[in-house]
Amino acid sequence: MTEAVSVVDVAARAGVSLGTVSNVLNRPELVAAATRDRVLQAVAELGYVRNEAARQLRSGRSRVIGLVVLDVGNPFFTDLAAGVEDSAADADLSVILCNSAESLTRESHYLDLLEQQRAYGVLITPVATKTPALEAIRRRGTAVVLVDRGSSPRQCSVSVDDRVGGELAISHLIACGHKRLGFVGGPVTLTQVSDRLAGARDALRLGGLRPNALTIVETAGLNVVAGRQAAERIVDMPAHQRPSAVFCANDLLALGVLQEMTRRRLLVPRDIAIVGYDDIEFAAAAAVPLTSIRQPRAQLGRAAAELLIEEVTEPKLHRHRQVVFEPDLVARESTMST
Amino acid sequence: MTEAVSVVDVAARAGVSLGTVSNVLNRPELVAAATRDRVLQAVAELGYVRNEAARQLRSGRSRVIGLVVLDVGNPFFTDLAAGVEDSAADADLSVILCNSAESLTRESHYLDLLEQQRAYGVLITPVATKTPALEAIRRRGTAVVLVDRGSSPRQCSVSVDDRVGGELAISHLIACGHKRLGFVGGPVTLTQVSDRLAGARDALRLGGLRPNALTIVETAGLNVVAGRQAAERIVDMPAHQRPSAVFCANDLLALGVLQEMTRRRLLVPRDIAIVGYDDIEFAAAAAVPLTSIRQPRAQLGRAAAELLIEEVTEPKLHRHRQVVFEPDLVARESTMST
DNA sequence: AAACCTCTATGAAACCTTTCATACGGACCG
DNA sequence: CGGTCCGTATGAAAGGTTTCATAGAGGTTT
Repeated sequence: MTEAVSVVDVAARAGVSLGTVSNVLNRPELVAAATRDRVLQAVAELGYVRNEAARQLRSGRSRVIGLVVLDVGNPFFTDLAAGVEDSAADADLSVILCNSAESLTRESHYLDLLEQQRAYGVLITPVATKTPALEAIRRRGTAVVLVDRGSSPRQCSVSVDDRVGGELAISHLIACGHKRLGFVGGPVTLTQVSDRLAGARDALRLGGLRPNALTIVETAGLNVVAGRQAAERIVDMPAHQRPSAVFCANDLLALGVLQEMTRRRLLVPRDIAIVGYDDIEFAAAAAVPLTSIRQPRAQLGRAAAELLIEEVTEPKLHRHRQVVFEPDLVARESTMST
Repeated sequence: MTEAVSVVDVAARAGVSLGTVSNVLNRPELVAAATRDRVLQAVAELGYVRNEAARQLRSGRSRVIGLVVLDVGNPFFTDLAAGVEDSAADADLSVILCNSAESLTRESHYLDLLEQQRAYGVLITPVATKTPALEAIRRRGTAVVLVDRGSSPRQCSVSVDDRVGGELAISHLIACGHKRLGFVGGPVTLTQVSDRLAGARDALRLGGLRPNALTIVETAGLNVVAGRQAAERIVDMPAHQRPSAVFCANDLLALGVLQEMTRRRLLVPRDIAIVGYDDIEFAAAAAVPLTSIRQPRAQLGRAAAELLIEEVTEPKLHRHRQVVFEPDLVARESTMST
């Protein structure tokens, strides 16, 4: 329990002024080699650890990026986070991962926190389209990049074209011969959900099906439990109306649906085909390997971090950009009537 | 891009001194109601946001707990994190989640970071038994609680009895009639791994089997890919020597093993039975629902946070404690020859 | 020999809070 | 009416860092 070693102590030990110690730490090229060594030795002997709070107070901004995601339990977001960390580390920044758990309250709580910490910037997959808390933090000068979500040109964003993803999913099911389709997802306030649904409708039109060929099963969240509940509702529908294939707004939902279907003794894909979204690692390992829409997750994270860093380091030159990636369909057994 | 609003600006606007503003924010009961309202209004009008760096500089410690885990992609740790956040929120603390990814380098990088931030305390599942970086941070006065890992009485820890867990797994397999067993896990430097293995050996003895009835397949990590590789090695063993049941040190490994076995057209559990560890949500949703050892994950997280908070707030009274939870076996199809 | 550089090192100021001893009125007590 | 006490507000100090204008030493140029 040694007490607080500061630059002053180090300076005293090395027989220099505190300004010199600071120079050794931050711009070593300004200091003569001999002095530098003496200071470094003093640092080591005393076990000096720089105080980030003071440093940050002085410089105005911290070196920590806030990443606010909808669900840390979802591997999609942890893979995304890995990408963010990659790029952040290159710029000597750290990442703090915040889980909004799809709750507006938690989201704005974390935004407050990040603003109080004077975060370097914020990467966020927002819970709602219009978030007053998010607007406020931006207005007061914190850089924000939207992740997994398109935006107006007045703001940076990184996303995957969810509409195309939805279209891919439903086109694939139509190509497999399905005529009665279902969409499982929600809440529709999440743009990811509504865009995927919009894409699904596009595909319906292109495939020459009527809009009511798509039954919509709205869920309260995007997790395994919500998927199970949705599956119950589907199974309980009268047979002639029940879809023969469902497209789920993410893989966790799809896994939930699959689980419940299996429990109810329905065979996938014979009785019902399933397409998921995100292609998380577990999708391939499921009871019936899941057909899914793959997104370039880590790349998404890297791109987001890079946009943010550019916005902060070159505030004059920076032009807001909307980076959009394209998703792919990965076909597996859950839609293949082998 | 409003520039830096500080207490001074708020004070000026409200026509009071900066000390009063601080009091309104921290001990409102000391301030007359009328003054308080005036200050709060000024705060709102100017969009004042407290500067945590300055606050922390003054108070010496930040209000952020560092949680360093082996793998954020592993649902075990995200569930644990949820428990930590629970208890932290009650004490008005925040949690920053750091992913060591089983790398000593990354681990010590994060420890440096947390120490520089003067973190409230650190909760960590360390990569190795003896971590110099961890010793150093502790010595310099940061409270540390080991998570998912027992410890000497000189330090707080929260863990689940991995030895008992290993014993449960192997006893179950023996009870199912298996005589040639396998253990998949690694690196053995992780105490979780070596303890589970030790428990497995205990069960062997209790079950009256010879030590060489257990084939050990060491892996480089605890993830799905490592599991697939381990499965390849098992499948390639001569049939009379190949175990008829394997116990995997965690569920990700087990899922990997299951995946590869299925790909190689081996049936689980007929050709080979599998027991996992952690009982993550995906275990039940796997191709063949996994028998697994369940740990009280969220509870583990809550207990860890509470020990830490106690250690920090009551440094005099505090006695280091080692909290140990008991695991359960959850039997599913992967070991049931229905 | 004076003037001028360059290379190093210095120390004070600034960043924003919180805290603490102190001051100021007004009310109450003797 | 003087003295006390209480409720409230004040302002200075402290906390550790970075930065910047400045000083000093030693060498080079004119």
